Amino acid sequence: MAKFELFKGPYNPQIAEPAVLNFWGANAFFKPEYNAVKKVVDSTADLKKYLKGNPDRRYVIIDPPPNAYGRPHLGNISGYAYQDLLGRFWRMKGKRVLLFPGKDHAGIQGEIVVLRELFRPQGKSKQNMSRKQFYEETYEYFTKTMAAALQDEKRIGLSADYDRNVFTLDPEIVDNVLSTFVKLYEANKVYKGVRIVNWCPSCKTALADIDTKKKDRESTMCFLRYPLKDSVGSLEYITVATSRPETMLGDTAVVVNPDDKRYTKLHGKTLVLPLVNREVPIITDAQVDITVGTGCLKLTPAHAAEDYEIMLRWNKQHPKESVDWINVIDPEGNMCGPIGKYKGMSAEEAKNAVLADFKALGLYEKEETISQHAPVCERCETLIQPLMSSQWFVDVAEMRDKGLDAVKSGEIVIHPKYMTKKYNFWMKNLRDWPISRTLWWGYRFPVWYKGKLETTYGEDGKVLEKISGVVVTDFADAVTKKLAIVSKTSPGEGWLQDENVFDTWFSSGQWPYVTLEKEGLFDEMYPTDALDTSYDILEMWVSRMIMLGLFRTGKIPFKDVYLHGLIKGANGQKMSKSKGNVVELDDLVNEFGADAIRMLYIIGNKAGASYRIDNEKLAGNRNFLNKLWNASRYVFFAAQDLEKPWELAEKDLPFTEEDQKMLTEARDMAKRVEKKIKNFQFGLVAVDLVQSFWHSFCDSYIEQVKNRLYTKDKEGNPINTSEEAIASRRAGQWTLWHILGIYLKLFHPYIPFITEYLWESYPKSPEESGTIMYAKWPEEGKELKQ
RNA sequence: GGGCAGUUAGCUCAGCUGGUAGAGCUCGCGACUUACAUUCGCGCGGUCAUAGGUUCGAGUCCUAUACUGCCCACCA
Repeated sequence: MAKFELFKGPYNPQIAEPAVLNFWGANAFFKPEYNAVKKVVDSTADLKKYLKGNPDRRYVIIDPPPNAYGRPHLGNISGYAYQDLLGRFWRMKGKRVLLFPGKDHAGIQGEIVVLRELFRPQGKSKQNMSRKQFYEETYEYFTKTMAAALQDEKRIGLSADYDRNVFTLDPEIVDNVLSTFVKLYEANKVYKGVRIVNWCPSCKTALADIDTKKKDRESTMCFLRYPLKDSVGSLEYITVATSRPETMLGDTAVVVNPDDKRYTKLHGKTLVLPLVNREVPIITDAQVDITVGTGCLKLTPAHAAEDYEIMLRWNKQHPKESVDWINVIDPEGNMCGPIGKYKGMSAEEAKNAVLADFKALGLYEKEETISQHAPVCERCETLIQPLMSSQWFVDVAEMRDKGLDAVKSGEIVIHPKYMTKKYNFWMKNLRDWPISRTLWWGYRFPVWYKGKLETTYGEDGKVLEKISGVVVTDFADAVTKKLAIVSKTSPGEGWLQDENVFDTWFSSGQWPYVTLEKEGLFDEMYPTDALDTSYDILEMWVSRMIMLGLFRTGKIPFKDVYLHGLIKGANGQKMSKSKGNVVELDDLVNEFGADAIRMLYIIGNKAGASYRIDNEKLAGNRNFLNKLWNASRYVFFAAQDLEKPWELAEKDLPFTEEDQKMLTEARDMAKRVEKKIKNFQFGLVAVDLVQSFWHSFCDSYIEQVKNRLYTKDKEGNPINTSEEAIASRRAGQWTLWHILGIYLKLFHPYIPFITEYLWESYPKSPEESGTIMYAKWPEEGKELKQ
């Protein structure tokens, strides 16, 4: 047992917190194997035996894995506070608790970071090193940075089982994630095909919709005239508007609204696309807005997602008049396809050339400056170029419906409730999920080709794939021709592995079960009890875990989802380096201590609500901790001559009204705190808990009871010497002792350091736990035998 | 354009299933009381965004409106 000194003066977390960390670190309290009854560490086999068939005996949270390459930010760390609060509470309720820590390789972002931080300073790039070398050096680098990230988790008091810290690219995890892909493939839920994708020209990879964001920008709207092949009455051309004139080279139709009276007589007519002299039809789609622009939409299915959708819809309804797509911009950002002299130009050059040529032909009507929300890459903020590409997709239809049902039925509960609507909305509108990324850092696809796979953008504007020179129409065709296979290991000599890696969310989406399976705890600990994360990754991460969890295990991954708010800077704005309002954990810890920061994270906050780092609040929290410190020291001192208080029977003590009132209040607090933690409303009840301790217990009760505790007056004369006074004094001492115990326990999930530190000096029976982590939560009728 | 939150004391926010407004900070006054000045006591301060409605009674329910924030989106 450590020895914690009750030092004089104000509470100093710089002394107490490191001492407590050492104490915890020297014991196995954070492990679910820790047996608090016998005070030994059970074997994992014994733990599993104990839990088998008794899911109520454990409480499991898989901690969201932060990026492995750096230190977690204050938002990640706030999550640890919530997860830890739940873990500590249930531990005190007698459950075997596992808080499972991990680290994420962070896909695109991870690759960007190592290229910039690790390789560029050494003069290395993907051009001058092998993929193997890149992977190995990055892995080694991440192994080092990961250790630093772990320090912060520990420092904030997260009682996670650090022996089990798992990395997303640990071999066992990789194998399991790959197995999921294979199973999806076997179940016909993953396919490779040429579809329109969000292409990031900088990262040179496809992105899912959710991996993009919108950015405001100024743009020029150009109004272009497309001549009719045969004039209709006096009408010789129609006008279309576009902010990307170069894409007109890939137009395959012009669309009008079927109800637009102005264009009724043009339905089915033909236009001659200028510059390339290609004939394109005028088709209809209800999605075209009559009020926007000219009411005529140029259709470029290969370079605009909505155009692609219109094309699919039209073709489904009009198979005989079907419209095709022509890809005119390749992944390098150069013009390609059947476009004559523009071929080979950059998109920017082509834009200028197209405009000049329209002007020369007298077909340029006018231009307007507009502001628009353009999609950009979430990570590097480069403007997204939609284009046709051969990528792997997950067919989400069935998984999506099951995921919706799991929440609708109440099997999974989202806190706050209103976020359920956000989840439902997103899930209902979910399209097939592109999971291939053209990166080196991540899980390489378990897909093999018999020889070299070549993808080219042909003269006809089509994406052409060849394996060993043999043209394949799609992956299924390649499999039929025995040129491709899905396999976790190489099928043999001459087979080359797919270059793509999985979207990082494809692996994080499997986190709950791959982690537990790695530890051999899946049967006993899945589904997990709760998930805590910030609400902004509800769609990206939570929904994927639900879908993949249901697919792979047939069970939900967790029962409750607690979505915490985002941390803002002192000015109330989002914390970011460019705004200069980033606060470092070290500074806060040094000034206020981890407990005060945890209070800021938790107390007074509720699910989904964002809040800011507020030094005034932190100072208030520090003051509270000092209050708790001094009140405890006072109780220890005032009750020091009360021997073995735990052996005194409550019914034998002559309580005064003030004693009873205080006992009632503390016990009511215990009930309320328990109820609110179970409801995931631990933040608001904590305000009352602080109030109750500070004002009822400290300011009122202690001040009242003091008079009964004095044995000498100011002059040093003996007082309170009657038998009644002595008995009353004992009742007061016992009440102080008893109630402090309740509060220390109630506060422990919130502020674990100071409560652990004080707990050592707290007079307790030999049966009581030496660490407050395993002290019994105060319960009706049971809390008397502390 | 659609959706979701929010609009309560000077500031930051609580007010759960409806019954005549609360906390912290700030501010003013007072107190060196044998745990604590990182303290204690007292006090100032709100027609609960606006307009209607339901109700015996509404920050609390309903309907509009106006702002603020966030998310989504196909203005070519």
